[in-house]
Amino acid sequence: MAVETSDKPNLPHDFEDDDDGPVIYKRYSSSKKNQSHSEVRKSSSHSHDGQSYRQISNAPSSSGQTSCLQKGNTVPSAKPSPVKPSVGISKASKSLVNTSSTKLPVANSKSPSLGDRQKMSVDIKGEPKTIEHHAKNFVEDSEDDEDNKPLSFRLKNSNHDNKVTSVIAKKSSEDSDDDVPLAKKLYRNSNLGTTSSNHDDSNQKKPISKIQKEQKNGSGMSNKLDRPSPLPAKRPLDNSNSLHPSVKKSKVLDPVASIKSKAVSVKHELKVEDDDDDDDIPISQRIKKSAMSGDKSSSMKKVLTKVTKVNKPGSKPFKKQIKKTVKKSGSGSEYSKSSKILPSSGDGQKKWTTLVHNGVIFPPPYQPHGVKMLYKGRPVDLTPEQEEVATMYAVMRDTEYMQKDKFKENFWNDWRKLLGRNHVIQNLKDCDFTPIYDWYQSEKDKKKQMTTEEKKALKEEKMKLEEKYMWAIVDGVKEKVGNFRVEPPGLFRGRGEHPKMGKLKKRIHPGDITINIAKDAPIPECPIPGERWKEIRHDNTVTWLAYWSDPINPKLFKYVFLAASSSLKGQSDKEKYEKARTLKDYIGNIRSAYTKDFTSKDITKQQIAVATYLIDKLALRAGNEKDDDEADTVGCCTLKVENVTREPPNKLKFNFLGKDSIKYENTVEVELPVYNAILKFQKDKKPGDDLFDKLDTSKLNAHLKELMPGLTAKVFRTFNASITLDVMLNKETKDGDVGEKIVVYQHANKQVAIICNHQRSVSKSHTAQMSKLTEKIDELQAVLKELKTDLDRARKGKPPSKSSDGKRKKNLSPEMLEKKISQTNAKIEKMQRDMKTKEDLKTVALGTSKINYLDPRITVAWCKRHEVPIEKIFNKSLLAKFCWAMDVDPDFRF
DNA sequence: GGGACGACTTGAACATAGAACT
DNA sequence: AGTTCTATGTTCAAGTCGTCCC
Repeated sequence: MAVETSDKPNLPHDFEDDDDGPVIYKRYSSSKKNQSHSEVRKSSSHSHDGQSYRQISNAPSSSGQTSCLQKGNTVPSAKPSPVKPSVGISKASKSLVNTSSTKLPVANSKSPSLGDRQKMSVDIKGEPKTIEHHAKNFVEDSEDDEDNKPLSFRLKNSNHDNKVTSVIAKKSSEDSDDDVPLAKKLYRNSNLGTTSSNHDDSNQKKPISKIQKEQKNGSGMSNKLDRPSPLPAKRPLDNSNSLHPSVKKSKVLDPVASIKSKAVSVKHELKVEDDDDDDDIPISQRIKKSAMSGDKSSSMKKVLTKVTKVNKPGSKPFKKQIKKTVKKSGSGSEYSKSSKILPSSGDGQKKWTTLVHNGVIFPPPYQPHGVKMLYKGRPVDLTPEQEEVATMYAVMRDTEYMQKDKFKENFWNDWRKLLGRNHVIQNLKDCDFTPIYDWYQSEKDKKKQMTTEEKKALKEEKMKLEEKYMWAIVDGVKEKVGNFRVEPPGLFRGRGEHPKMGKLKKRIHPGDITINIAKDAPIPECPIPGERWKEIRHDNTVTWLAYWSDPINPKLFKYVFLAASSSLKGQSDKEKYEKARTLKDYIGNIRSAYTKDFTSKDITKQQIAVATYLIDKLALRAGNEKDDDEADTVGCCTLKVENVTREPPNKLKFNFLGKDSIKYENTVEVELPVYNAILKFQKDKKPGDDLFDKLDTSKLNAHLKELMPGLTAKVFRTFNASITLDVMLNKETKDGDVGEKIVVYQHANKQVAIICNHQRSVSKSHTAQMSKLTEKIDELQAVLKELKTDLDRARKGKPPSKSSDGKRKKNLSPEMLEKKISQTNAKIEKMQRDMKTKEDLKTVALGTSKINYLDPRITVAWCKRHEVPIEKIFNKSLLAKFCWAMDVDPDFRF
């Protein structure tokens, strides 16, 4: 290898320039007072608990989301934009503080406000329509377009439009939501305002296929037309000298990277007008062509079209051909020479051309504390290794794991190996870890007691240590690394009833780690003297920077990837949503097809049909097979007979543990053929048998791919989530102030979370908080009562009554008292509303869907149409993650 | 066609900073 | 100014799905 090690291109320095990033991403280190936040939650347990070596978490996301900046370019111009788009983001984020601002993070140096941008895009199209006009059109469109609504959403309307056969059961019980599963809540809510969902409307039930209107309507068309431009080209780093003045010029980068990045910018120029209409170009040339464009982000539609064409019977070899070429030369020794003619393949084989980074950072070595635990009441001497593991256990005292025998058993087995057979400690029962636990608590307290300055200093020190690992340069662009910290040793915290919980997760050493980096980039210096990396690879078909074997399950790997804000992640995110959008064009046929197969004589077909129906309707996950050494959870294909209970005449009650051992409980009304099919699948089986015994995810997905290129089970989840948001937003947004619009958004967001069963555990202080609120409301009620009495008295010219503590109150005029009364009333109302929201959302997690399932363009476009500042919906990191979506046309509909 | 492997996304819990409240 | 609450950021477990190989 022509690679020189370490001594030089100290990326750290290259990267270090804090000011390089957009100002706004800096966390302004607060000179705030003590952050002694309450320890209501017995945090103890986690992470750095007891693992004193573990760093105080969180590298502040300080300096810039560099890549995003580049990505912000709205319209690929012939020349790389001289302006760092980050500026736009900067402003947007700043406006988080100045909330009045409506700036969107955009490429433009002018960073136009949302309103401006709306106008801009409209002007470009030469259609000076007003926002309202657009919005109106869309509402109309959406109302006409049943196919484009999620099944569940359509169900909701079924009672009045008679179009849907299956109706989700409305929970009849009283309104205490506490024990109501999320999914149920949705359906309950969904039925609000409709007549009851009793099934005497059976005559209204028609197969879904019949519900479907014409496959496409105006909205669909406009979607295609309005499809946003491909991911904007990135601005290579070495252009930074032409940055916006507010952003400091980046320091000299690795020369290799610089050179390459120039090449990249040229590529972008070439690419701009390349509208990919190359179906009639010979494959070999297409390959070359795509290799030329550093940007593989041609819209998914195109990819799909190609795949469709290519993938049709007999044409499979195309993909393989590309793959082989890549494999041979891409990771072969001639990489740098051959890279120019390497296929980047529309399929995205080649993920990068240059990749430079500093590797990973390790947790500091264990510092023995010397506190002795007790065995049968007596202090025991432990070696540092033994003590380290004992400490891991000791600090978990307040967690639920301590109630689990499996956890203790696994811990004991691993710890015992460290103790050795003849150790004085012979069983866990006689161990008393209290001294270590106490020591740990006092350490925590000490940390809490530190002054702001001390904390700040500590943070800065850590920052200094980590800065160089935080960034990578991918194709000449500085990108944030996601997880550059190697996981510290600890006790495995599997979720649910994980058979391996409590096992020792051993320390990872450089010798466990494989680094992936460009061939001509300097190999990261191994941060632990005397040790070395396990392996160096130069594989540009993958995006990981490093990996090691999971110590708990050596079959699995732990990867270091770029952060969510990176261009690579952004691209695949966009492709994900484009694929889901494509499903919209197919969903009508897919639904008719599976409806037809509900009664198929071919049992496999029938099972596929029912499974697809459930995935579509309930947003279930695919459900891969699991090993015995994992928690026993299921998804659609792995549902057991016992997970589904039939409730005549046509309801199914689902009850199972899904991903992360989260309970899924939902009773739904289904079409009769589905009900009967389930009856058939359950017949003559034991409770623990597979419901879909002829099915697994690969068969299911293979079938789905026949219906739509690239379709898999998880696409339905994305599709249903996004379309639900889109439809709800457009149906429910009314004129009004921003606050009201945000409520609409949150409501839609909540429905999506419920569909996806995104739960969170009720905060430990929830009850306390609620009773506190109740108390306050009671107090206010009392005040109100008193005020009313005083008002009466004042009107009669009497002095106010004595206050509860016997003191005399000020004499107030009736007007004054009336004002106070209305103020108090408002206060009470607000508190009651807050309480309701709090209670309502105590088990619903809104964030997950926002991050993973809702096409950000829906949100951005909606914000533009309704003049809601995007920062009201997306926080700083979401803005960075979704920077690729910011220039979407206000007309965009999912 | 089925299992193993590999790469990547999704997910809840936890930690923390800063805002809001008293 | 101290305390509590909330939003955001971090962590790492647990999914999905494509590909390879037999």
